[in-house]
Amino acid sequence: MITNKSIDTLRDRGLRLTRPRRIILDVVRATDAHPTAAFVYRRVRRRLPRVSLATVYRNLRMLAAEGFLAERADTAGMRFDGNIGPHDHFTCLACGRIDDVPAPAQRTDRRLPARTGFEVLDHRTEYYGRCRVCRRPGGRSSRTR
Amino acid sequence: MITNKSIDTLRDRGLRLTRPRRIILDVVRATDAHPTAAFVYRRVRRRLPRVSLATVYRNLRMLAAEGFLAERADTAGMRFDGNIGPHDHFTCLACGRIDDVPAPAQRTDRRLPARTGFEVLDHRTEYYGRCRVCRRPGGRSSRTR
DNA sequence: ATAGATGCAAACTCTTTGCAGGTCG
DNA sequence: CGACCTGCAAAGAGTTTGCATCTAT
Repeated sequence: MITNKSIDTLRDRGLRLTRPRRIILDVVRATDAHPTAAFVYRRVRRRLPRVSLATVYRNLRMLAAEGFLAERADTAGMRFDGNIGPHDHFTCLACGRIDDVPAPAQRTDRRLPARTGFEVLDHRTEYYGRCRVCRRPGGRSSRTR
Repeated sequence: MITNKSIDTLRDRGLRLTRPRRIILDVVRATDAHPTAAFVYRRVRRRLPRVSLATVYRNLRMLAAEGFLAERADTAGMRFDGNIGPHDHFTCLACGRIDDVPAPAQRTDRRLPARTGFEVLDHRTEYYGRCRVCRRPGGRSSRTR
C-alpha cells in the first residue's frame, strides 16, 4: 500500500504516480519472497495485462534508487525487497529462498570505521544454510524462482 | 599458489591440474579485489594468451564448487574470492570495490536456528558505505571493474 | 500543454553449452 | 590410451535502451 508520504516524496522529485508504478510497488510490498523482476512482472500483469517487462524493470530500478525498495544481487539476477527497515537475511542454499530474519538488538559494529577508514552507512548479516522444507528428507530441492 | 593438498584434492575427484586451471586459481588467489570473470580472463591471458573466456568461466565455477574459491553475486555479475576463511566484506557504494574485513571475535549467532528452524551453515556480515578514496572530495566516483 | 512514463522490439552484457580437437596422467 | 579439458562459436538468460505514443498533473 502506498502511503501519502510516499506519493508526496515521489511528486517532490517530479515523478508521477502512474498506474503501473503504483501496482509494481504494491506487488513488491505485498510479498516477503524477495521477488525477481520476472516474478513482479507476472503478478503485475494479473492486474494490468498490457504492462511491459521494460516498465517493470524501469520502475523497480527507479523505486530502489528513490529508496522505496531495496535491491539485491542474486546468482540468477536481481531481487527486490519491500522491507526497508533493518533486518538480516537467511538464504537457503538448496532452494534459493531468502527469508527475512529480525536483526539482533545490538546492531552496528562501531569499531569498523575506526579500524579501516571506511564510512559505514549500512550493514546486514547474511546467513546461509538449509530451510525447514529442505531439511526434511525428500524436501524441496531444486531452486524455485 | 597451489599447495600439494589442493592438487591432491583435485586429483582425488578425477580432476586434472591443467595449465589454464592452475593459472586461473593463481590469479584469483593473488588478488584481494574479488575479481569478476572478465578481470580474471584479462590477467590469465597475460600468461596464456590463447585461453578462452569459456575456460575461465568453467574453471571458476568448478573451483568454487570444489571449495577452492568462494563465489558471490554482485550487481554487475559474479565475483570470485580466493580467501576461503571466515571474513566479512565492505562494499563501497560509490565505486563498487569490495574489501575484506576481519571477522569479529564472536562469530555465530547461535540463537538463529532455535528461533527459526533454519540450519545455519555459514554467515557473513556485509557492510556498505564509502571507501577512503571515495570519501575524499573529487575522489573516485564511477564504478570500476 | 508538456515533461515524464509506457509499450514494443531490438540491443547489450554476462554466462553457458555443443562440439571437434588437444592434453594430462 | 582414455577420460578429461580446451578453444571457438553460437545460444541463453537477464537487463537496458531507442523511439513513437500516451498520460498525469
